[in-house]
Amino acid sequence: MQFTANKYRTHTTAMLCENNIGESVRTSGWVENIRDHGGILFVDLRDHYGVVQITFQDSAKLLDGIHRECCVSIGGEVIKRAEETVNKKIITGTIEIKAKTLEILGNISENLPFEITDSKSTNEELRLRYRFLDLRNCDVHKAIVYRSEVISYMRQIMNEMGFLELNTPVLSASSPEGARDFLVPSRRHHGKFYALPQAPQIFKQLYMISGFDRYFQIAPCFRDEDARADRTAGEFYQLDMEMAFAEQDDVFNAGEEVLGKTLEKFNITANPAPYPRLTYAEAMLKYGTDKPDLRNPLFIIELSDLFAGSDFKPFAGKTVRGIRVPGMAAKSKSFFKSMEEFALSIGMGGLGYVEVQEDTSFKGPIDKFITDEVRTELKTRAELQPGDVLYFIADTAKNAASYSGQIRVELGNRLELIDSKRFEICWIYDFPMYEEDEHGKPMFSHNPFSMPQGGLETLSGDPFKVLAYQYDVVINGVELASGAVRNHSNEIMVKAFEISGYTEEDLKSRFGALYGAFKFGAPPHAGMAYGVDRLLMLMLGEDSVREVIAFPLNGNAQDLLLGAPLEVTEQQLRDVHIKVRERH
RNA sequence: GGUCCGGUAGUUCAGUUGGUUAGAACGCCAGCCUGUCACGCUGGAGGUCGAGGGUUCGAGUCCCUUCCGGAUCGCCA
Repeated sequence: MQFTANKYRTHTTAMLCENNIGESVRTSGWVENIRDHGGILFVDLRDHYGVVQITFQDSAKLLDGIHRECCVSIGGEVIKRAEETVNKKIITGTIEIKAKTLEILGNISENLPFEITDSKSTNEELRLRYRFLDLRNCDVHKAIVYRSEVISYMRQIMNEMGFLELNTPVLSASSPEGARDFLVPSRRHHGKFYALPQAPQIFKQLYMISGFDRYFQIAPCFRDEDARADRTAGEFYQLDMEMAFAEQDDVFNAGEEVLGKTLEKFNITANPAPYPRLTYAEAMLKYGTDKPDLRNPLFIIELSDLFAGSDFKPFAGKTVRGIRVPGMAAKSKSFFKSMEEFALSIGMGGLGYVEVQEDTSFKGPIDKFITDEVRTELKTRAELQPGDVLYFIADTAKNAASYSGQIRVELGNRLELIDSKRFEICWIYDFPMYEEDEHGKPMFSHNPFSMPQGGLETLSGDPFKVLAYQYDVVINGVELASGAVRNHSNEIMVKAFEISGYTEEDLKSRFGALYGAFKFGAPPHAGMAYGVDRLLMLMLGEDSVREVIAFPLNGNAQDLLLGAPLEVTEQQLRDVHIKVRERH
């Protein structure tokens, strides 16, 4: 349905233009600002679509008692603005409305808790308590419109690729082994609970077993874990997809198509598909993380073997990694010192480095511990040039990777090596199936539903060498998507769970739905899910996912508008057979 | 649950070594102003310095406790 005039408006603000000059019109919105010049007053009237200036001369008394942010309907005549009074900042800037009537809709607005035009600089708690005012801010408002447009476009692409949008239950069963569940007590079944889905995982797999070939959903997911800047408390949305009779590459292709087209459509500069593919092992060595920011040109090199027998105790027998920073020798002493302070602050014992001089000799605190032989090898391996700096990170294998990664990120930030306007996208794949728990025993490192590479044969070997068909999409250091080729064989699944310490009975009781369904013939299937909120955060250049969610919970998982979570009545508790314990 | 940072006017913030009546900008209220669009000018109101305790002649400032917020670690298959 196109826009139709009604008693509130003949035009939205943004529809008004020079074609309407001389027409009698009516438009409605919020009073963004009033500028009182004595004999003439200017009102900026804002609606969803834009802003238009209204002038009040003879009609000035219409504004008696009107405050900013009142919701009003204004009738008047469209006037062409004089050349020198045109406002190029707004699309209606060549015209204005000479007001004849004004009707207050709703209540007179109270004094505002913060400035609407500058609401983003207000503390978040206040913004969320008055989110309906915050959302009137042009930029905040646009982010939500943008969200709608991006999601709508992704739906279109998914449909074009032959994926069906299929819903999955929200009231369902707890799936153990993951995050904490949000529980919903049952009235009909004493002492039993539904759980909100952490992801539609089981159901999308059941869709595949049911013969649906390609599924997707903009799916709400619920996890009762603490929030972070890139992770909301409580709930978030995924573009979730699954494909039957599919291999890893099929998912990569589909995932690249929907992401690539979406970024292109919204004019985001990104490396084009196919995206570089890094194995987990490569990423951990080269970037010290499984979610590397590839805009940062620095990378980590392995040097442990050169220092295995070194006299320098901090290096001897340790995992030693290096980061070459081209042309950094010119930096001031205080820069090097502040990098060392950063190293100490993240728990490192110190941060050694050498500068490469014009004659290619080394200079620096630890040069005296380096033998000539090692020095020559370092020059070759790190491709050192005069003016370069080579940082050393030495620690246990696990710490060295993590510390190197953090030093790399910090150097990238401090040296401003990162182009914030660009997207660098990559796949990380071949994740390990298992990692050590606190007792050194194998536990699923990511997704217990993933297919182990090599099947049963590999599973009978060293579990820590087993790789999974498991992959992530990473953009600019943010984990944007995760997926896997699923395990669709009960035989392999039993073995995979057995390694992680579960019996077949455990598997049947905890994942009985899948186990039972697999018995009737499951297609090989694979899928992935993009974090919609995170993607929008990146596309809009925001630092927090809460900026792209209309009504987010705060960091403490509270809804400051409605007050949730709230106490409920005794009767409600009795209905669901719950007694709340006293706090202790 | 741990660590770090913060809490001063409606909002965003400043406040020196502990020292007179705690300031600024924006907002609000009143007055003036016919072309502004961050309008301008004049004046005014507005504060339990998160709360409690302590040290001191004297605390926004130092100490202790506590509450709240943010970042982060744990956690997030």
